[in-house]
Amino acid sequence: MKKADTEAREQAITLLNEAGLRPTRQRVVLAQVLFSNGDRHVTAEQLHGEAEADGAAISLATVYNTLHQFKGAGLLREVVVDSGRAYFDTNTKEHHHFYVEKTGLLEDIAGELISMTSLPKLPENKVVDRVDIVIRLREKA
Amino acid sequence: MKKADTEAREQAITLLNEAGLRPTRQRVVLAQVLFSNGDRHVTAEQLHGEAEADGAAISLATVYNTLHQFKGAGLLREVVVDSGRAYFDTNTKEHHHFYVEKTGLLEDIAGELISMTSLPKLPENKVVDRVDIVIRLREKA
DNA sequence: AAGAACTTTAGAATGATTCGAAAAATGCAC
DNA sequence: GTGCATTTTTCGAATCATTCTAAAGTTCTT
Ligand SMILES: [Mn+2]
Ligand SMILES: [Mn+2]
Ligand SMILES: [Zn+2]
Ligand SMILES: [Zn+2]
Repeated sequence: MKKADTEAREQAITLLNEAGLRPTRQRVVLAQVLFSNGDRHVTAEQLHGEAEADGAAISLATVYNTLHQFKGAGLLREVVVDSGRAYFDTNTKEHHHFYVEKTGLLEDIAGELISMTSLPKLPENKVVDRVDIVIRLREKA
Repeated sequence: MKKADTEAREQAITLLNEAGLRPTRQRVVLAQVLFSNGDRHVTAEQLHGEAEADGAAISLATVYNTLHQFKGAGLLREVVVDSGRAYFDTNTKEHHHFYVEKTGLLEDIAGELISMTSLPKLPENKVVDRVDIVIRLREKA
């Protein structure tokens, strides 16, 4: 076990403690995979695969549970770009996305790079929870 | 059978002909339900229910087939606001959406009401297919 | 009417996600 | 530390939306 691993592990544990989540074996592994490599977008299936590749046996049900708990704790957000598969995003700052349907490529657009001129009037008794902009791309002709 | 029904039916048939789709019994019914009541957003399940309520027995598989055909012909577009359920939109003009997750409410925002200040630079060899803006709302505190 | 092409259909299959209930791990009180 | 209450994990079954398959039915052209 290298020093770097131990460090990442401790960071993951700190993160979980601060979020009020018990640092169980599987949560620590998933937090490590998710948060020690910069911003990323993953599906449950992908994350499960990575944890497995890391030598950690975690059930897919636990991966789903954990993703939802992390989301609830504000460590992750969900990105909706495809009806049929849920992406989770480690970047919780305000930002938007490029999406290439054919390849599944999902890439961040910094929040400041886009802004809207005006907001239309909202339906009665509602407030804005969040504005999601998805720029759908395709291969250049 | 009233005159209005006959008229809506003929319009539906014309629409299908112009789109190069054979006006089969089930396509005519679905086109009528979809296009003779102003802009709307439906799921396959909803549309199937409405057709049934109209006295037309159509299999759910056919509803799915038809929605995809209509989409392919440019009569419908798909709106992605929820990973898990596909919405089809009879409004094919450029526009955006308000979405209330809790209730499933999906409402149009006219295209002109929103505009972006600038577009960030795109990934290599890609062009914009479409820009989708979803303003997610929740009940006012 | 006949044949070719296209469409519908039921039901099985798939894929993503959730559920239920039992087993395991964890945190606290003694 | 031990014991107990609480939380978490896990497997497998269940669910839900959607797609597939192959057979049966319809439509269009001649
Ligand atoms: Mn979810
Ligand atoms: Mn689709
Ligand atoms: Zn992102
Ligand atoms: Zn719309």
